[in-house]
Amino acid sequence: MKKYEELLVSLRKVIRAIDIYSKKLNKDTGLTSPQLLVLQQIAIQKDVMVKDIAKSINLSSATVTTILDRLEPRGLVTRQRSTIDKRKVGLHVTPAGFAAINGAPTPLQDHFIRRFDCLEPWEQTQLVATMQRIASMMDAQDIEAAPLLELDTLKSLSNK
Amino acid sequence: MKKYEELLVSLRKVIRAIDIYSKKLNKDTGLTSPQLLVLQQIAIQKDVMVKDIAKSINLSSATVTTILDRLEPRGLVTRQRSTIDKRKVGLHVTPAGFAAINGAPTPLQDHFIRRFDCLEPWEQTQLVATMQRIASMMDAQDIEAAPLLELDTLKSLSNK
DNA sequence: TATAATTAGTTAGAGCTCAAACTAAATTCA
DNA sequence: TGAATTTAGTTTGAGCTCTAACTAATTATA
Repeated sequence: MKKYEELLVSLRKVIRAIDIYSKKLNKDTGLTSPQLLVLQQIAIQKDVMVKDIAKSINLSSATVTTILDRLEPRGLVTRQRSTIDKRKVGLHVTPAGFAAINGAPTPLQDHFIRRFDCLEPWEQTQLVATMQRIASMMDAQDIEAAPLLELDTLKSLSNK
Repeated sequence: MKKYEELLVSLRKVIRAIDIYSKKLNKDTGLTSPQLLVLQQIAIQKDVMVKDIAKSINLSSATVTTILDRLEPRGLVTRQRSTIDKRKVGLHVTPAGFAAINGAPTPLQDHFIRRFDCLEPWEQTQLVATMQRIASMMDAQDIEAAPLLELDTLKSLSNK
């Protein structure tokens, strides 16, 4: 078995663990991890647009829209079209939304966080750094890792 | 921002990158990553059951069933109920299925693999080990990483 | 042997996710 | 100003994924 295949296997395990936890969370609190994340982000970044939320938690706008479609009718969040720029939609957490945030645990398995907290600081840093590295290696947009050629490609595209 | 939150962010990036690649793969070859993975596993492990496939690529049986529901009508795979134990379903890749496997790229982004291959062997090992470690830290079932306390909990549960 | 428990697989129901197509609005530039 | 482009957000369509409930078959046990 190739090394990158082993990597893929453990990656799939992680993805699955996260998904299963999200479903458990939903059963316990009525909110899935993505819903909780969206809610938290709206609460933190006052008066944001859909696009900002999408970017900050790495989802497409379409996905954020569908998540909002579930949060809004439950009265956890409000959508309000901007009057200055009518394309934009301002998002706000309602009091009920804040209550939901406060009542919910973290959007990541708590036993993971407990174990993570037990590690030495340098080990934690190392884990995060490795994860970020894998993320950047997977990102097709990541110019840093594939510089000159891609820039030329961009130029030639913009000329046509 | 807490360290585990940074970890979660890069994890989300990776999950998203994998998903986007799967969709691109589907457009290019007509097979998504999970479909390709299932197909490959059936090809490798001759005469397997649904359950084996589910376990080997970390999916629930229900998910494998739905993936098979897409592969079978396209003639890439056959399902055949065992006559000895009629609960079991034997899976086989058809010639068309093998052709699809041979025509498809890896189920992980090729630019990632290219970058991964450029790393020193020890670096590759380190990446894989870290990923496996995170996977095991997230796994609620993983006794190894949280020994005594959890064992006691199990005991007290089984006594009630 | 007959009932109970387990096992394999499927179905139902719901949420997440994306790309592509679409609507409406704002901006650019000719 | 008016047409072309860009931007924000939504809708559409499709696949993935899970749990829970279900069916059918096998195994265990009383």
